[in-house]
Amino acid sequence: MPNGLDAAEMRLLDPLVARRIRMRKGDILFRAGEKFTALYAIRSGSCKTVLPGEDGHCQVAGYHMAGDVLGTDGIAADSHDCEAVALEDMEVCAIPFDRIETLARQNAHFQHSLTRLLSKDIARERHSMLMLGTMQADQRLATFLLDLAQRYHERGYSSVEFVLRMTREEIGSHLGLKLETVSRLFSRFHEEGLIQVHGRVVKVLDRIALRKVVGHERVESPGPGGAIK
Amino acid sequence: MPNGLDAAEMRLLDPLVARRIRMRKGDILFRAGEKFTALYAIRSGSCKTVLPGEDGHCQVAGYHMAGDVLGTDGIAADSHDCEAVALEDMEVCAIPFDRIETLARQNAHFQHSLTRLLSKDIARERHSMLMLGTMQADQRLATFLLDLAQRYHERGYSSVEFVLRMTREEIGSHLGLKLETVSRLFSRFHEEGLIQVHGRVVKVLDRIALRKVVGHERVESPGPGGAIK
DNA sequence: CGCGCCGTTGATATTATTCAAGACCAGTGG
DNA sequence: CCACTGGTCTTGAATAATATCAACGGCGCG
Repeated sequence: MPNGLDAAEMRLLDPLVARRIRMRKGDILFRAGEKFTALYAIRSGSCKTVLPGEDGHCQVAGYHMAGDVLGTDGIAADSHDCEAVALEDMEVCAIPFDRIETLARQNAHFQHSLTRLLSKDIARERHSMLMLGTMQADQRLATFLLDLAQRYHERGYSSVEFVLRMTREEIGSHLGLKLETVSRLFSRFHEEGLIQVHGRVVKVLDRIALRKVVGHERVESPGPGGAIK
Repeated sequence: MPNGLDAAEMRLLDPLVARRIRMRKGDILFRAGEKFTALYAIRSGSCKTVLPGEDGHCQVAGYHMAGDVLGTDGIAADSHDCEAVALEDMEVCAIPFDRIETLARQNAHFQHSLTRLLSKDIARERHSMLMLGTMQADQRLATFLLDLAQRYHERGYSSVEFVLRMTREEIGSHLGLKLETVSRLFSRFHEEGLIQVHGRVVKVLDRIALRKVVGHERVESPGPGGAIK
């Protein structure tokens, strides 16, 4: 399992699973505001998490696939602050959180894995923040594609050719861009020979160049440095 | 304590504190890449966390004050992924993480508080993401000011008048804006009678109007909706 | 005093959004 | 089978938002 838990921990976790949930494309695993009771491990398929703004505006907070664990945002307020929606048919395990906590108290190694899982989410969100805060549109899309490729690779799928499960609008929302901008960038990357795009099928032709797009910021601007003295 | 831990838990935590650290403005509590060993509770003062991009670009990831707990990002990789820099003289408690985990195994209530603390960080980062991804410059600054006011209020300080401890550049970095844009917005809010600004001293004159700035997005655009069917 | 950051403001450039039109594609019903 | 339909995607032109460049004022500190 690529995300957080190792094989031994998965075995420990197995008896805790309360139920397996089968979902069809578009089904909702949990809604924002719903009471938090369990974490959800994705067995197959993929989904998005959508964060509702106070005024009706929404943003796609993340894209999740097999092996990922969902619902960690709900622990603090005891209610979920985002909504999880299946992007394709999906199978999910619900693991009641009280059982997880009990197990964590009994098994130090598992406990550490749990905190690591949460911490990983923090780091991931941070990374998204950095992307949204400092990168331009093309850098964001390149980052997104490389991240996807990486995650498919970790799961044993091709990191070169894959199918996007999100619409241009959803990708845009995730990256803080409008769907037209995303579309234009796909076209540009295609023209420049970085990728090949047919609708939602993407083939990475030049991974190195994609990385260069990410890194090749306007050279100046050292950013707000560290120490003052 | 406004952030995560209640009085009883603080008492529990007290004997775990390995050392108290006094810091002067500009001092660094921990650096990115440094080995993770402890969480840090701020007793007084404030600091920023700075996230270094791969290419030398940096972003201010957060602003932290008395009662906040720092360092949660480091658990996953066992090394910090950001740098904490004092914005003024500061007093901090270092609490070795292995002791925290031990205590969590012994005390279910404390354990839950710990996971809640981590989850809270996740939610906070999410909120920042939403801000950076969907809001315009003026909405971001208004959000920032209201958040500050709220946090000062929680700590027993005035939520109306307070001193910014960050430069315009640091604020801009945190909000994904350039310092000039931040400066202009301060001026605009001032002109519009929302706030009063003298350098870093800010007085909130019309909290309601500030909220309206945050909420008053361009009316259309329902955002990427939930279920498909 | 004078130097170095910090902050403000204006003019200009750039980037991304908005508005608009049409193409593509899959599913549906005649 | 084909026309129709709704959703998605692409592309262009105009516009708005923000960044960039540049100049200057102010404040604190040595």
